[in-house]
Amino acid sequence: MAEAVLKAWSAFLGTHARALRRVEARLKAAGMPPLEWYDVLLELERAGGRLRIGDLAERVVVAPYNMTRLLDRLEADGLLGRERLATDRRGAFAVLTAKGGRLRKEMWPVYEAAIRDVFAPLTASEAQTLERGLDRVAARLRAADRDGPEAAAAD
Amino acid sequence: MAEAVLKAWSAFLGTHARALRRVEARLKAAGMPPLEWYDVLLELERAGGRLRIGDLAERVVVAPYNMTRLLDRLEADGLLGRERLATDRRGAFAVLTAKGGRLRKEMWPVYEAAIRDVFAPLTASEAQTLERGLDRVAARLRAADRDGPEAAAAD
DNA sequence: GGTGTTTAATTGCAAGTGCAAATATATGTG
DNA sequence: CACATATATTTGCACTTGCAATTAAACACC
Repeated sequence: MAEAVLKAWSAFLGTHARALRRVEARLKAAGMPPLEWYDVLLELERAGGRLRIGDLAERVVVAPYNMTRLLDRLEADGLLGRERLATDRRGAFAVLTAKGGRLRKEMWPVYEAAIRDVFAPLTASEAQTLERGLDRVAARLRAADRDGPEAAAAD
Repeated sequence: MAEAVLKAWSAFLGTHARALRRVEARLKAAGMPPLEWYDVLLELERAGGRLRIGDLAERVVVAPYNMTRLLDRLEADGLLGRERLATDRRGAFAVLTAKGGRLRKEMWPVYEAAIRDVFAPLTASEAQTLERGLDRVAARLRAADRDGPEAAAAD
């Protein structure tokens, strides 16, 4: 377990667990809902306020059946609504409400401060390397998910 | 959301979710238990086969009450045992069994292949930067956890 | 030596998650 | 058109997690 990739993986996992734990704690301490809610609200906002449930699930990286239930909770809080679409009535949009937009804005300062605090030990250049490298990894994983998971193991 | 730290954070979260999902899928496809089991077994092995339950929880980054239940499952599978200690009978050791050691060894090749596959897009130098940076972050978080969580928000 | 405080581990219960099946609708083919 | 097949979302059920409370043993100190 001496090699760079393996050590990087181990640091990746360990740091993620600790970092998430702290960020969630900060949000909770500020009386805010979990991080996941923020992600959903943000993705909706980015998409202009409405997004197919499946797309949302893919972007937030949550299994579709869990997205259903996550949306149930947000909807119960009035942060978003659902709209069945007319053209294909199997599908539905999640639609951001004004309240949802407001909550997202309220959460951001707390979230941002937590991120900056947690990642404070990184230099700007490290942060950039991290971003680029991990984005490349994620892009490949996303592609593999699309082309069928088997194709991924291939090359 | 243009700044390096924030983009790095976002890549960090997104990549973690996708990467973990794939690694877990690979383990399951090979008929192996979840990643978490591996971590427990590995930490025990590293510690020479026995570790206080609280220490184990800290190393694996799991809340103590969840460690209790995680150990219940591993114990039910014969992968480890518990030993109440004589000097302080509140505390207990988790003790690796031969079967536990064997399982860990069996899991490793599958796990390693998955890691290498997922992190394949990283150059060695990126991997090293990642490892160093994230380890520094984790070290600070660990320290803050020890010194009481309030101290962390301080500086 | 008894009383109050701290610590390690566990547990009850409510909430969240994974998996496999169900529902409802669309699409393709003979 | 009828029928098998595919897609988007949801649901039932078992398992896992988070939180607050519990148990059990040590310490502290008067």
